[in-house]
Amino acid sequence: MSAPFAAGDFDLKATLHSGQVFHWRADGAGGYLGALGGRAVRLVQPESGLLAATAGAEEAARVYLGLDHEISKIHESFPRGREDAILREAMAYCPGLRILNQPSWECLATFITSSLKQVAHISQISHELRQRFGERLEIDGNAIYAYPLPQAIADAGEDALRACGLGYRARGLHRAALRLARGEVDLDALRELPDDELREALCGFYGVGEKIADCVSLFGFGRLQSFPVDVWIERLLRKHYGGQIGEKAPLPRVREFAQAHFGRYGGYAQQYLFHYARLEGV
DNA sequence: CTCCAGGTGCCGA
DNA sequence: TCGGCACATGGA
Repeated sequence: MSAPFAAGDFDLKATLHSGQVFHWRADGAGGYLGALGGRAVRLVQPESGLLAATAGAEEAARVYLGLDHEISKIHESFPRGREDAILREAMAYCPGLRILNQPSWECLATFITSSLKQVAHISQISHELRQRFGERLEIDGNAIYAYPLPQAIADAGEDALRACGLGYRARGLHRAALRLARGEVDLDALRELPDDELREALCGFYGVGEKIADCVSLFGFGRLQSFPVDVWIERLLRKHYGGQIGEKAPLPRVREFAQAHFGRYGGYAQQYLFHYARLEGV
């Protein structure tokens, strides 16, 4: 392991369990095992404000975990109205929650498999796919599986994917893998696009709509203004911002409100609210 | 058994 | 543009 380095305003456990990523495993010694940039990595938070990683993976871990994000600046950008009391509660509930910088393919693929699924089951599917089709890595005698490359998912075929518990999502995952494996789309090239064009490109994948596109641009493309509206967030917004949104406003209107209201770092606001709503049922 | 899950695609009005 | 409905699967 590396020497512990500074990681202020950061909670490893909360971040890895926040529904952004689904494969990190507690190792029983206070650490987490997972795959990062094609290698097995262990992460551990020896005490508040510090983080240690497998030697040589410190920089990759720092980037992946969003430790570069300027939290105080992000918090200052949030709206401070009377109706935003819910946001302040949510912020206090999960200090140290970070938005991850995930590999784009892994993020896109995982969220294609997430539609209408509970977090626990998304995790189950992720592990199944990794173990069946991903590269086997090893750390401290533990097997860790990297997320399968597009070619591996493409070669597996839709039926084999379905057998991993994917249900109707198998088609979307397989089609996305085919497009990437054939070079029809280059996710790295999408990084250069402005937000609205990136969103449009992501929605071009079968099985990717507004919500998943927002998750992928937030967790996989570093677009921190992206504000995914899922069932939890929609309920919360209608309850606490109903006056501004309007009683019978359709979902697209709720999205527009949230995007405009929470601003430049809306993704962080969304993540605090999501975490709070999901764990506390607000 | 029934209900719901970090939704999307497709249909008809 | 919108409202409704089917879609696979598994946990509560």
